[in-house]
Amino acid sequence: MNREDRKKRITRQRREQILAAALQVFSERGYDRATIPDVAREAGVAVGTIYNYYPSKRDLLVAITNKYIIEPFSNIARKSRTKDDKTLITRLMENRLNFGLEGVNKFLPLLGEVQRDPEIRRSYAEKVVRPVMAMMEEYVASRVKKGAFRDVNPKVVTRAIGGMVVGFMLLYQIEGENSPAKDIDRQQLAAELAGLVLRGLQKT
Amino acid sequence: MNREDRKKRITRQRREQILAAALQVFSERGYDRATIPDVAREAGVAVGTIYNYYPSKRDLLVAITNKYIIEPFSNIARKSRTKDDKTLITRLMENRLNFGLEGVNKFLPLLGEVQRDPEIRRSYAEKVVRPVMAMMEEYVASRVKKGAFRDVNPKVVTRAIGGMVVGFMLLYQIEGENSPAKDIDRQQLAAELAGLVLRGLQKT
Amino acid sequence: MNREDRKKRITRQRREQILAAALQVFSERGYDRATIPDVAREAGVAVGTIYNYYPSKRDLLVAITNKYIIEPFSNIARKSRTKDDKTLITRLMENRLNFGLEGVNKFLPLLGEVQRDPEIRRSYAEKVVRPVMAMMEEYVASRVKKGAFRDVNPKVVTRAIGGMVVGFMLLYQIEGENSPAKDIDRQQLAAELAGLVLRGLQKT
Amino acid sequence: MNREDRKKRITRQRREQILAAALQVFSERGYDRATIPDVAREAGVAVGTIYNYYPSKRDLLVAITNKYIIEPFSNIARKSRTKDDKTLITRLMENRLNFGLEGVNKFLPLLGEVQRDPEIRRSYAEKVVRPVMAMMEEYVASRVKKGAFRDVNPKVVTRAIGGMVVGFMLLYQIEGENSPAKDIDRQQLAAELAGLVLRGLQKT
DNA sequence: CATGAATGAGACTTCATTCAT
DNA sequence: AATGAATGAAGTCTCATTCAT
Repeated sequence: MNREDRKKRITRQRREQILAAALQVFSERGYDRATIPDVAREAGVAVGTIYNYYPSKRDLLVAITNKYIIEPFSNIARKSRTKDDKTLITRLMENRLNFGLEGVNKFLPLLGEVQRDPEIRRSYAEKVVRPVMAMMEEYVASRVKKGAFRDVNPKVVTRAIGGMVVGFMLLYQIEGENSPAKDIDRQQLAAELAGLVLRGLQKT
Repeated sequence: MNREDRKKRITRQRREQILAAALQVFSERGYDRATIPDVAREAGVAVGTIYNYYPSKRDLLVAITNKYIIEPFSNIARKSRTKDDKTLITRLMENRLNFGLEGVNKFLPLLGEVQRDPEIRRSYAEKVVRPVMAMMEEYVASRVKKGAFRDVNPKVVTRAIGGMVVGFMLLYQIEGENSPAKDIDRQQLAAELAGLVLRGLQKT
Repeated sequence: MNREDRKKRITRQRREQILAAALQVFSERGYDRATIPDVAREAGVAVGTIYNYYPSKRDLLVAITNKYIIEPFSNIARKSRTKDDKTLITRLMENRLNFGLEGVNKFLPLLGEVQRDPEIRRSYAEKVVRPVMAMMEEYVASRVKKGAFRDVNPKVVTRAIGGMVVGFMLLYQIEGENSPAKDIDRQQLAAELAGLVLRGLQKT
Repeated sequence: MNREDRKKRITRQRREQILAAALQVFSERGYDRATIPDVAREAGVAVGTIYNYYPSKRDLLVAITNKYIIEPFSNIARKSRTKDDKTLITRLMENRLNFGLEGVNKFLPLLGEVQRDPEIRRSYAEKVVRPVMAMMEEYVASRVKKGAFRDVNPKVVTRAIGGMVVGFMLLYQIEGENSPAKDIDRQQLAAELAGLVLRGLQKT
């Protein structure tokens, strides 16, 4: 039915509108300090309306985590192959940095809350960290086997590299306006990080 | 006076006892969800007693940041020199990992709160991040000049390395019991990370 | 819109209902000893509801002062003229006594609080005491000029007369059940006070 | 014993020192907002010391009322006679105004608290208001009988006159710096008030 | 479905009072 | 007798959630 469809569409839009507002407000003020009236104001709807779409404040957090943190990673595994190491890693860095340095203000502030809720945390660990790590581990291991990389511990270097990207963004966030990364071209940053990692891994 | 001295000592102990309890509780439940009665229970004192030592909940957070996060770093600059690169960096990694992987449960959860309070954040950026980064930058730059390291951008690789350590701990925290780092010797971890960084930096 | 109007009306009623309850409770127990739960109980609403209408306890006091003390006086200046002195002053006494002896239980207990809050106090001095005094001064001065009253200091006798009315009510309040004024007709009281003042002022 | 005596004296001094501090602090901040630590600071003693002399905060209020409000009036009855009306009333006004306008800052703020405590209030009504009123009533009645005063109702005019003095001070307190009474000689004030009352009472 | 006033549990904080030193 | 740290009851205020319109 056309009528039904329109309704569905409007409903979906409302859900997104509210979720985006919640992401914004939760990031700015932190989950606990953010209030539902805040979210309602940001979304331009009434308080009660929010509860028509999400049964509780926590559900907003869960939905945010799913939509903005977990989902974007779920298809990262189905990505580029067949490139040489340098291209691959540089692209990856670029991709992640672009995503992260833009969104760092929005997502990093939420990490704390995500950690604190055991269920969300587990979901995050299982659906994001584990598969990404597994994919990278597998890649590193294969390169080691082929003799392209040194005989490193794939589990460890994988976490070191992943950590480097996350930690770099974290420092960027902490240093704020004073971060030297503010003045450097994104591609150049990616190249520098990729070079560091690549040479760190490659056989001499 | 002996009497006076004893009093002073007891007072100092109480302050520490309360601060330790607050660190514990804030880490477990997050600053916002932690309640003063929680802290009081943990410290084994009455609610009112806390307010005899710290005028507000926020003051507890400030005091924690100063004592447990900022102070420990203030004398990190006065540290090991005169070692060769490998020893130096390995030691540094070992040191930081030991500190971090132990305390990760306590300090990482606080990072979010620290970020949210503009005053604490500035203090942290100025007193911890900036001097540590400056020290490392200087070191990297000098090694580059001497031709021992490649011609990297010291500001960037410094933040990459610092970020790697922090991010590694973050992932460790997220993966919890499932972290592969749980089963690996601390020294070996440090060696692996140091190797990655060192080879990433060194001229081939 | 009819809907909107009804809402507005209900909202206004609620505000008044809460304010009346606050006046009652503040008078009975004094501002500091009165609790918001007390006011809520008296108003028949929940504690939180009060804060939907008045952002703080002090705002309740300010609103009470404005509505019940300052406003009633703001149009007292636009009052009876063209009467002979005796009628005028007797009427005035009657009016004030009627107002005061009824409401003395409610308003006098608040005077202390009003005095204690510098902002409210200033507002009260400027909007009530000053204009009333000015009006009376002008009246007395004109009668003196016309030779109807003795050559008194208008500023002083004005305050003496005003003070007499207030002080009379204060004593009435202090003596409580034992006050002899309890058994005397209101008009007679007014006549007695008016006579005292009038003869005190008139040329012999 | 000399030792005992000295002790007694010191003890009495301490009691007074604490009471004076309490009067000061209670007047400034109001009974409810004043804290025992405030009083202790003002008195220059420790909190605990106060409780060695007065078993509770309320006892301080009772003691203040007795010492500074009730006692001063208890011997007012044993006062001047044998003067002519004008001298008598002018003296009385002068006396009360001197007492009141000086101490108005200290005692008026306490009236509210005094009213609120039923026991103190009764004590005040019985020991101050009633005897003073009785004395004045008797005086007025006798002058009426003698034909010196008009045929007024002694109970009423007595309260009017007493109220005038109290109310005059109250207005003085409310107007603060702006009070015109600030710039007028105390004797002149007394004369003006006395004249008003006297002529109000006397037969023409 | 949208609205937003009402609700009340729960948080931070104050301070009168106690008591060991 | 003096001290002041410890105590916890009680007060103000916030805000997630409900529900009548």
